[in-house]
Amino acid sequence: MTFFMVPSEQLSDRQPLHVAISEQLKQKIEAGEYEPGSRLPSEFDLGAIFGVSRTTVRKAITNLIQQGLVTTQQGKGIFVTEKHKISFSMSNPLMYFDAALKQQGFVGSVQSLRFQLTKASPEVARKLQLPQPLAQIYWQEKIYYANDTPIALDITYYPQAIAEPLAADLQQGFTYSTLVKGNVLLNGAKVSLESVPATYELSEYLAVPLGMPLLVFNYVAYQSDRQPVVCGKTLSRSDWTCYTAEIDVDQPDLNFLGESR
Amino acid sequence: MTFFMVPSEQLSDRQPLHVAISEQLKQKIEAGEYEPGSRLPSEFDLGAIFGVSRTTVRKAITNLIQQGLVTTQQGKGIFVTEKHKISFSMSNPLMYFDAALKQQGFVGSVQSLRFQLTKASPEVARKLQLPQPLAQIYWQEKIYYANDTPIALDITYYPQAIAEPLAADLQQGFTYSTLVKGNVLLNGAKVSLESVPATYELSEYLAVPLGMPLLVFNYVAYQSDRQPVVCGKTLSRSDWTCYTAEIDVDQPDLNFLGESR
DNA sequence: TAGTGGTCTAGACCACACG
DNA sequence: GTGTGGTCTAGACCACTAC
Repeated sequence: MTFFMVPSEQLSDRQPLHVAISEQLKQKIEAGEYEPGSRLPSEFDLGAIFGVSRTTVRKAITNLIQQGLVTTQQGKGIFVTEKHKISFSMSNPLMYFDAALKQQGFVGSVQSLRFQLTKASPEVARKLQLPQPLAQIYWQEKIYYANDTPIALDITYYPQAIAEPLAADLQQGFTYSTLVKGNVLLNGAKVSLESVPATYELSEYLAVPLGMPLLVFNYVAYQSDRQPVVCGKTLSRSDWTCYTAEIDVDQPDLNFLGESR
Repeated sequence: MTFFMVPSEQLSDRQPLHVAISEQLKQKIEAGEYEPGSRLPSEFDLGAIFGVSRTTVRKAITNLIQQGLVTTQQGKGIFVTEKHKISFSMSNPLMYFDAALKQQGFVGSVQSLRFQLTKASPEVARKLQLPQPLAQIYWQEKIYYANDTPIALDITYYPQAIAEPLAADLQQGFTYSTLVKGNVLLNGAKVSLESVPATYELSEYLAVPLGMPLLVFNYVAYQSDRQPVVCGKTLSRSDWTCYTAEIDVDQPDLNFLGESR
């Protein structure tokens, strides 16, 4: 395990010291010289190894944190990130969070943060096609765990008529499973996927560093009569989750193509 | 526009100064007191305003950068991020990047970085169902622009028989449009979506800060005979892009449900 | 030339983990 | 207590932008 000091005149022209250091550590991590879960030398030691100040070492470590390669724990050290990935299918029943977890060898659980009646925001009222603009709805927030690691924050909005008969169950289980058990069948959904950096609030809920990518799964689920039953979003740790789908293009939309250059 | 100095004894117990400062600035940004595109006070001025050292101001600004709220430009200043979002449909023909751009009022263009024959990696050979494990394939990398802003890096692998007749066009246009114009029809695809933080390399291609979330759209596209035609991934800036889909659940998979708790 | 953000230093003190 | 990462300071110099 050898390191290369790079002060005064660097080889690669004008590359900052903290970049040279973090790239060198990154290479060692990706080569497996530091295994997932293992500890890096302390900031003090790294400063001595590379011959730089602690400030510069800390900047290099920050670079690695932002790339998701290491995490720090106060009083303990700097640890190489362990890799996990759970796939969720969008083609099949979409919100079988618990079934997908179990199928892939994880124990899923739920912590309810909030379940309360409130006024619908204009956006939620529109998505749930509520008659009055400020109708009462149920607002639920819960955290999904895989093997005791928080992996997702789910925010769900239910019409009153749907949530009240199932209130007790909804506060304990996964959304979709509970609805099906309550004979509320979902036959379709409009969804969108995007990604956002974790805010301070989200980073505390999901135990990730500030700014870590989170996948946002937005959904509005319908019954067979196109009546919206539930809408909301699931913000999941992108280092743990991934969404899959199978797409069939039976009839290529040639008009659409005609528009393109 | 008023600021609150918070040194020595902070109100909120034990909140670091840099967090207090970044949260206060965040609030002003989200309230619209600093409009998108406008400049914040300089680091020197912010230090004077809040009564802290420049190091602490820089840490606070870093917090905002990681949350995607501001970007910095050396010699110019700190600027509030402008919001854009382009939607791409996964249900309809999936790789109509250019049509989706045009439809949403953006001018799309492509810069080809690489188009070369190379040996297929084991993973690519498997996805393209190539007979020999190390068959020759075409490897293309290109950057997609929306109104001169780089928004995605696309990495595509083609079997030799597909790419060679269309080589000239493939190097100039969008993948899917070019294939269709070359009478290579795609009838389905297996896709997955995840998110990763930008590495130094990706942050340079896409002009984003280190660690910014990128959406990764992995795909293997098939012809009607299930023969893979193309595979690859599109890494797109999550501050510019979002994927949508409509899901139909005609026959809820009850066996699958039976497995869940 | 003046103003901006980027890099780097040396040093102090605090909060947390572990034995 | 010792060692770890977290916070914060004061100050220096550099690189880039704009006038």
